[in-house]
Amino acid sequence: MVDIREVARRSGVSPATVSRALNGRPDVSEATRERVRKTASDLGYLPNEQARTLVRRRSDTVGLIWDTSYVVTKGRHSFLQDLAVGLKIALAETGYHLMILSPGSTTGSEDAFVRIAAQHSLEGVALMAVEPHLPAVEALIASGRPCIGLDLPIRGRRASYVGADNHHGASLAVDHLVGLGHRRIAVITGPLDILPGVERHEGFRTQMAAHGLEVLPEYVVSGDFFIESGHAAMLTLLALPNPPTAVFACGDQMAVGAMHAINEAGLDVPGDISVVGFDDVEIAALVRPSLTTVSQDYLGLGRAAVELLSNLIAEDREFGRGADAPPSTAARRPELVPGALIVRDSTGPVPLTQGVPAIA
Amino acid sequence: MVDIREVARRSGVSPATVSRALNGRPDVSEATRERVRKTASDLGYLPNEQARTLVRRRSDTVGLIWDTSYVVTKGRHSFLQDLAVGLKIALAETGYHLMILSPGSTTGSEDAFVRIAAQHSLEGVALMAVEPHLPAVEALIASGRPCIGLDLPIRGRRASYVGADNHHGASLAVDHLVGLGHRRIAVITGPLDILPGVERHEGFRTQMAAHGLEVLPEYVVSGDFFIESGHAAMLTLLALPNPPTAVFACGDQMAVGAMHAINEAGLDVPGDISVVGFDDVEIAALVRPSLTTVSQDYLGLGRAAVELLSNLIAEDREFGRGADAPPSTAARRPELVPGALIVRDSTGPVPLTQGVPAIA
DNA sequence: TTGTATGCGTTATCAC
DNA sequence: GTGATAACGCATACAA
Repeated sequence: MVDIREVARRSGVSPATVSRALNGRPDVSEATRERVRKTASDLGYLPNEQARTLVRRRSDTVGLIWDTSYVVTKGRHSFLQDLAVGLKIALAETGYHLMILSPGSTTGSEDAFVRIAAQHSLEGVALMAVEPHLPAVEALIASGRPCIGLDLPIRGRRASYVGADNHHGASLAVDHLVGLGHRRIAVITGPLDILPGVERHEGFRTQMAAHGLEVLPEYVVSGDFFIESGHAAMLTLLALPNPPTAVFACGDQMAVGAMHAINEAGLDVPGDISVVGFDDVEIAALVRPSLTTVSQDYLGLGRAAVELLSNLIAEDREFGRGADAPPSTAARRPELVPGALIVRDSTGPVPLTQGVPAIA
Repeated sequence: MVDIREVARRSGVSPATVSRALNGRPDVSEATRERVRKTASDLGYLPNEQARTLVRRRSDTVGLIWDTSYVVTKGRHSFLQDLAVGLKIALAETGYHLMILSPGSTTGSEDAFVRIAAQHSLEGVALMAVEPHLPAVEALIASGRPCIGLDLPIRGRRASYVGADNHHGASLAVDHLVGLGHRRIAVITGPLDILPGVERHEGFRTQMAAHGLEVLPEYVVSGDFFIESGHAAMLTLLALPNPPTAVFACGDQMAVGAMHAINEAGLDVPGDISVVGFDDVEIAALVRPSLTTVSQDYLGLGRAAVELLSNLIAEDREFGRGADAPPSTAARRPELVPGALIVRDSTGPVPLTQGVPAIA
């Protein structure tokens, strides 16, 4: 490995000048800059990042904390994978490097994340699929290091989050169903202790109310975003004396499970019951009937996350991390990325035998 | 940030002793070790990784080169995402950190990967979804830095790869179909310029031959692993005067496309035609009928990759990277991870009407 | 068993 | 505009 001194020697200048020339500093003559550039490139000189980070006190690297333990217990989670890819792509566009952290055995300790971020001089940290009230997470946020939650509602002096606009997405689903003439609309919710679960449910109720429609208590069944819970929830709904004509499942997997249950009962989608999902993961377009759903713009989420994090990092550099530092301003407002309704084949007009005709 | 000197001062020893004590060196008394440990922990001391890497000349970090440009052009690719997760999990278990590289604008340059690996002192590099004959990739392999291809057939003095045992997997599919009585079996291949495409096709032919069965030329149709190509291929097969009674699609998406084509033709799966896929991605279990397929053990692939890479790194540390260094031995043999046949509902006994086109 | 001195490769400070 | 010189934070050879 050729180092900066070698380049200096071969260019007939000092290491300091080489550094200046290569880093585009103004205080160096164009002649020497060119000469240095040439010998550096001839020698294949590559500045060592560790050494640079050490002295510059910045690494151009952000970390990702992503708890994948759910893979073993519950199986894959497509949307999270999409989200990770979206983050990777956006980060690459911005020039940051991404370090996937392996807290390892120290996960339980309160300073696990703080420590690992400090040790690697990370300029910011993105978080996915972790419990926001974990002591290690709260300690990280309290440390003042720039943090961004992905679909994870964290807040702090230098922490914010991006997420799908779940309220808006749910309202799109409701509008679509109501527009098709449906009135008896049920919802299969996600877990009500995580943000997407809560917000999609809220959005559903709000928009139903906006249309002057009642949400019967027995039309609200909860699931856990995985397919089996959608199946089970739909069985519950089908057993009602007066089943719904449409179902809004707050996740695509649950929507697919619901469709299976409907088919197994000898009913047709969308002939008898319409189904709308949420997320637009890969399966949505592949099942038959293909699933009408609310898409999540995972590339947009990645971009929004990186932009927010960049701002937080900029503030961190400018004002420092001390308790006396002014808190973040604009960068602190969470960013909600809207999705779009993707109309496919799982939704249709309300059956004529039921309630209000679609076209009056 | 408290540094090693601070800890030394507060413990009444020299920085060297602190380093020795904290790194578990034998030549330090248990008494001082304990004392140093305590003050270090009290002060919340965290050794700086950049500084350590600089002086130890090892980073405990491996890089991942993963070309995600296909996301924009062709859409998501579930199996690659699974593979990435498998790698992450295995790496975490082994204590390595993972750095996702962003070659950025220099992607085209021949030394892009060599440079970035050197700059970040990466001990090894994993590669996914890149063209193995790209100059930048070949240069990286030639550099002697430990490399591991994921489903990517790379070889070199310190380079090897892991992949699914595609031959074996294909043979499982053939055995299954033959066992159900099928004789007229068609194949929808993947692209024949990448490894999984070639090997699954080869495995199919080999095992057909092992059963003494002929593979008609018109029963071999090629696709690109994406759903649309499976649909199109199946249309071609259905248009034959004598269509097959079973189809082996070399990827799950293509298998789903094929099932759609069959259904659209008014035929039944598996009543008229059986379909087997490959990969066992999420959709396989979710479509109806659920898809019989050959699973890929992505967690196993991740583990195998990390183990192989660890060995390559160990050899690299021991023998160095010079051209005179002895080449890797055991670690150099590619590791093929076997999958398993997952029997679901898309396969069944050959129809009694076999010999004539099955028209329901 | 412990301390001293040196170096890892770079950038920043301050002279000139 | 350029060159010494001193950090950055740590580990290690050598001396004690």
